Amino acid sequence: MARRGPTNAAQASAPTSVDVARLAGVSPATISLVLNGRASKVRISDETRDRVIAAAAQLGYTPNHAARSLRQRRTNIITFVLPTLDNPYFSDVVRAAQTAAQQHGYAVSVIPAKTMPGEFHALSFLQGAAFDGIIVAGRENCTAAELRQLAARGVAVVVLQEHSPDSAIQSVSVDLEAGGYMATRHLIDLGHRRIAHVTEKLHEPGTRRDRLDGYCRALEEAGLTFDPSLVLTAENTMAGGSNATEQLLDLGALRPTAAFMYNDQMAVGALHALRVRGLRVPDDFAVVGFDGVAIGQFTAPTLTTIDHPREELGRLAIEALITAFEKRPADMREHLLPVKLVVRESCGGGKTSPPKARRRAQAK
Amino acid sequence: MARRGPTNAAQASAPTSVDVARLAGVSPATISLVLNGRASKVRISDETRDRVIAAAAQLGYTPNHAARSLRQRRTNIITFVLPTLDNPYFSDVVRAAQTAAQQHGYAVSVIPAKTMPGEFHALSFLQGAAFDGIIVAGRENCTAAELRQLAARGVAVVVLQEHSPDSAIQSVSVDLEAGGYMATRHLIDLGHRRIAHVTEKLHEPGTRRDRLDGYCRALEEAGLTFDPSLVLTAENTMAGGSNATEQLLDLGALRPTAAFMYNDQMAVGALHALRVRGLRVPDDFAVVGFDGVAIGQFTAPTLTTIDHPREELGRLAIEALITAFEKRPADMREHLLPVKLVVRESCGGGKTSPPKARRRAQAK
DNA sequence: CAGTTCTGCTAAATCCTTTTAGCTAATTCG
DNA sequence: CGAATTAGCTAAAAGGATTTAGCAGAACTG
Repeated sequence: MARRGPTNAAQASAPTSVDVARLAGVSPATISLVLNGRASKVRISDETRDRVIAAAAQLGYTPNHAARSLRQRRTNIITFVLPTLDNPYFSDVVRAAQTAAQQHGYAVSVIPAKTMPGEFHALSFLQGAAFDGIIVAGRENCTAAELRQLAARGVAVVVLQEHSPDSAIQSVSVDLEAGGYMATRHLIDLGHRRIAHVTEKLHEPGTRRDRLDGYCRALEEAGLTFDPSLVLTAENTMAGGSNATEQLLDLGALRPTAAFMYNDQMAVGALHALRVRGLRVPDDFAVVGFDGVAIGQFTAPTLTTIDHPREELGRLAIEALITAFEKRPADMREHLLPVKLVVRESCGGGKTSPPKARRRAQAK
Repeated sequence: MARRGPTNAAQASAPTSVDVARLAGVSPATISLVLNGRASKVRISDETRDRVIAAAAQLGYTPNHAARSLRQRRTNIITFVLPTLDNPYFSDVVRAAQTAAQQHGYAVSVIPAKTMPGEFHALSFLQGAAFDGIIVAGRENCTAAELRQLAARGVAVVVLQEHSPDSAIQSVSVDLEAGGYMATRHLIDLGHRRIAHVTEKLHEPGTRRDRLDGYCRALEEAGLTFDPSLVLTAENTMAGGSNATEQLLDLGALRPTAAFMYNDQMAVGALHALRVRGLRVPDDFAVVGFDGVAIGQFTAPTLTTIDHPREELGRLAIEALITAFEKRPADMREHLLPVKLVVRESCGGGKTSPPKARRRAQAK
């Protein structure tokens, strides 16, 4: 009822536990005990409990986040660092992570770090540590040293799709190498001999086993020689995939008959470039994507791709974080999830259009 | 050098301002003054300043976020509440918002609220107010009352694409109604008479002037009667757009010859459904999307759409928030940004394939 | 009835930084 | 030279919730 100051009715400031305590006729300590269900440690009568709850409800009381975090030395927030928001891949991963996190009492917030202008290295924001743990996808934004520093400070860190840079850091990945192998092998089985691979960027050696490794393994296994001119680097967007594909088509006689693209997004770009150039897919040129996101089911033609267990990835990342919070020794430092080939139309070979595909794939 | 406790070297905990103060031989107050550049208020000698900076660097000191927030009553974090992460539309908006926010010293974090399982209404997380301001896109997650409550607590609120629910809340939108009009008018101009509109959901009356309003206005202006059977509601995904389009195609003799889709995502689904049914676009059926996101340039055929000033939207949202922080009276409570028609292939009428389009559009 | 055990609650410390009044020593002024 | 500034820094309070030792009274116990 009674406001703090006498005259400043306009000053709308959030009620504190002291306000609730006063209204309920108890001490602030009791407010905390009741509202956090600390009944196991300290006894509170039902009557008092009800009174506190009613008072809190009446005032619309919510504990001050900063104060609570300060005292508890934890925020109950997990931050998911993504390169950008424009990759639907992470939508599924984050959704699953949220579900898992919530079950453990954590909220998930997302930071698209690559879009940060200027010198933003996750670090600057991260060091403030307005969160208890962090899941890093897309290491462009933090060096291994930065991550180690965070971990050393007591922030739990999990990296996605890369090798762990530190013994205190767990990693959760899908088997990119196997995916690369499956995609390339699929094209080889369909008769392709000159197969391009468009990737995002050549990662630092040792940080991960990537699509490219699987691509090479498949070629080697089939007795095909690796041709560096067929491996391109492009921006990870539809436009990037389109541009890279144009470059491939400009190779003339040495032009490949198929491309294994870094992800579905870039594969969509590839399909576009091929259409613009008047090439039929899969008859004149085959395309395999990577990730298995929704768009692949809606392109013309639909996209053969390597599907990832994205939900599992998000769930595991959270679980790895939780074990780190609890200082439990992780049963595994690196989690590796399997991928699977999903055959649709863009390579032929699927159920949808079996006849022409195999024949033409060899052409050229 | 010297650690806190004698034996617990393993206990890695972040250094505090007291640690830095001790090392630099000054008081914690000085640490704060130096590191925050409060030189204007309190004088610190250059020598001391350098010593403090060196000490902070040596220990890798970063102020504790919770303590700072508690004292300053602000977090310097702005939260962007999105329905989901799988809509590329927001990628551009958030990127621009980040840039703008950073210039004012704020960091932006994103919460995909619709993906929150269970009873998550932004509120539960939001009330903790681990942020100073919030931009809400996709009101599914917060009722007007909840937003008002937040605003009353002193959290600055900006809503996107809806009318402001409260005088203390600014809104920033693009002119959805005009967009709906332009899209529909474009189809009418191309000769279409039975034009469908697939939307996400029929919003609460009064919360916004939406695409549907523009659609109706264009029909009316052209003397066409509104046919409720041509207005469908579907899930805001490619699959949703595809399903809705199938329903439209099942209308038999009453089948429309064109569809104006809620957004580009759903339009991609529509193109897919049409292809599956063997209809040619734009010859047999025309499609207009909405939003102007990248995918529209890469579909087959490419997508005619209503382009939004997404960067402007993000930037303005932040600016509205900043004025709210500073308690400046907003010069405008509702900002409305213009949209524009981008003609590509999916309706004909563009530069790419002008001849057939107009002729066939009338067919049936 | 004195002693013990519960019950139910509170006082006070703590988390870490920021902020402001004010102190001390050095400098300047008249 | 004493008084008034000024420079340079610090002490201490504040911010709001959580946590733990412990108090006061009620209920038992022998």
